[in-house]
Amino acid sequence: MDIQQSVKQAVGKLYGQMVDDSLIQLQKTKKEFEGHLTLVVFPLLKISKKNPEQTARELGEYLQQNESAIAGFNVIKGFLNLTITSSYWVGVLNEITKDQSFGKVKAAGDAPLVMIEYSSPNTNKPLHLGHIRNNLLGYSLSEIMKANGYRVVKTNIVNDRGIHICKSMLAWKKWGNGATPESTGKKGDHLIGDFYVLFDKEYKKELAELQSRGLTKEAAETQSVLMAEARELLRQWEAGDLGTVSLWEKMNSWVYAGFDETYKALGVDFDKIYYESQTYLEGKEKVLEGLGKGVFYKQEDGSVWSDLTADGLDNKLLLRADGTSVYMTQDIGTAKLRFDDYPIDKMVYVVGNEQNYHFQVLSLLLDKLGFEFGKDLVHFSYGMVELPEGKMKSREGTVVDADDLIAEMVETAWETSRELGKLDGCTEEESRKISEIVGLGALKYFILKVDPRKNMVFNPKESIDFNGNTGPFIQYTYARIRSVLRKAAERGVVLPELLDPSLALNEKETSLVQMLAGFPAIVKESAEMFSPAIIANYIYDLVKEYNQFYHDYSILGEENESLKQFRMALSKNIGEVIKTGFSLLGIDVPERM
RNA sequence: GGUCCGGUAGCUCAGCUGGAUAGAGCAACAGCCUUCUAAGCUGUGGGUCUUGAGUUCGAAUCUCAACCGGAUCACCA
Repeated sequence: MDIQQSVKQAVGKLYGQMVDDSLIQLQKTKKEFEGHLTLVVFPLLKISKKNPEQTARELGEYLQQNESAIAGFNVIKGFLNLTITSSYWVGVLNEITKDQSFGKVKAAGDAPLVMIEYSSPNTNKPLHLGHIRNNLLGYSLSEIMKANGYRVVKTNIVNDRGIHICKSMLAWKKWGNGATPESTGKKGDHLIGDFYVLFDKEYKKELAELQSRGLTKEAAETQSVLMAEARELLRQWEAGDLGTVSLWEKMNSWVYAGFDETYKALGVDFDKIYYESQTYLEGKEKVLEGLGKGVFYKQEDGSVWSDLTADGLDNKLLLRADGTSVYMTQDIGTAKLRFDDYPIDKMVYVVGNEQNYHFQVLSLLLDKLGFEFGKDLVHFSYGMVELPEGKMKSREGTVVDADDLIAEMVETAWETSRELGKLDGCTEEESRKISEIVGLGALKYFILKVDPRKNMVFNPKESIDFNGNTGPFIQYTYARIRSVLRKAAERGVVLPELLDPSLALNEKETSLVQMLAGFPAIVKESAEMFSPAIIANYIYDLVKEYNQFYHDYSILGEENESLKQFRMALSKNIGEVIKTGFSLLGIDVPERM
């Protein structure tokens, strides 16, 4: 069954030495050569003490005689190309067909518990393109971890307090005229975002006016009445002033309703949501505890710091002179709360790479404070999303709004489908459903296929292109497979439990089975590398190859009955892998399109 | 300046635990719908894998250095 083991045994028999698995380098044979699997013999030369060609030939001959799955071989330079029998491949396909959850490992009750934090929005602005990348990566990673047998808790920490919210609140009080999402018809998060922008505009106006009276920029900032009022609101909020708190609650509830809509459209969700307003006071205690243990030190003004110079970093502030906490302190507190709530084995933070330093420091600090998980917390760091014109700048109004983008993708999917006549004969509801699946599939795939670590360029025009390496291309292939299977069922063609092993398969067919068989390894690698892109690109390769096959060979029209069954089973399994793979990416797949 | 990350076709990206002649898509050009969905398929052109050294049977891949780009080094979160 396992070719790798057979080769290992062959080496042992021929050269009298059991070698480590790492020396048995088996890979898929390149298209231009004959064979299915290629053994690179260079690493074995030390043991065989013969030249590459001779070693390869000896191994090839031995394998052909002693391993029934090996039908033949050829040697080119130091490469031993092995041809595997058709019956072996049919057997592999049969195994795949039997395995209901092919590519997935079931989570056991005692499997490691992974908490994944993602999304983490501010409540003063709607979600934008950068958040989309974050949400898609976080959700997808969660699904991939689950598929690898981990227990997963998806969490979101909402930054619902601070001066930024107070700015929106102030603008609403001053100029809002009691506006609500209902009265304005705006989505709650957009409404609040608009007031935030309004504050900023008025604040800038005020600054300009002060500066025109001869004040320096700094002086103008300290004398600003608007900023002082915003700070006053924050003080009132922290003091628990009833009116302020209830306004804050009201406005936040609008924002949450808006976020929920966006999350729903994106298909992401959370198991546990933390709010910073409830956690921001935590952490102080831990810091003081560390101070007591001598892990941290106090400056003359009373502020508390950590000296990280021994780790090659700077000094880091943890408590201000007035005793209030900073971002880092809050994250320590949040970590503590989470570990109180769940027996977490591994903590993953999905946060942009601009915070690499923050998480480097957090990891060290948690470790110093005696948290076991500190050292191996994972910062799943991803690159920024840029536009063809450059970075998104809120000041220049070049931020791509998440809701707008989603709506645009769905709308374009609908128009394109209609133009191609794909929606003929569909009900209104079906058309809408398909457009949603396709539009969002295009968006999600476009973002997830890129290596998360890299900055990426999001070209709105290209993202709506449904040709080439895109989600819709893959969805389209899936829909066609489903169509073939529907037609087969209509004609009464039945797929047997087991396929006939005496079939003679062509190169394309064996190659497809071979690719299929590699799926579980891809899912594993994807989790280890923290990269949904690995799955995305694998699915694309598979689909690309299948499309060529689909074009060249008939499935339902095939006259050889067992070959027809084989091709149907092959198609069905490829469809299943597309579906499973896409579900790990959080992308739906349509029955028809 | 310190630290971290990136640099592959005109553009967007794969390939990176070292393996054979570096791959896709887009864009350009030429073909293919009486046959299971043409959102498809086939072909052509397009490369000093930023540069230079090193490691070795072999380097886009590993090491070092340089160059370019980005992030970060806040009593913002």
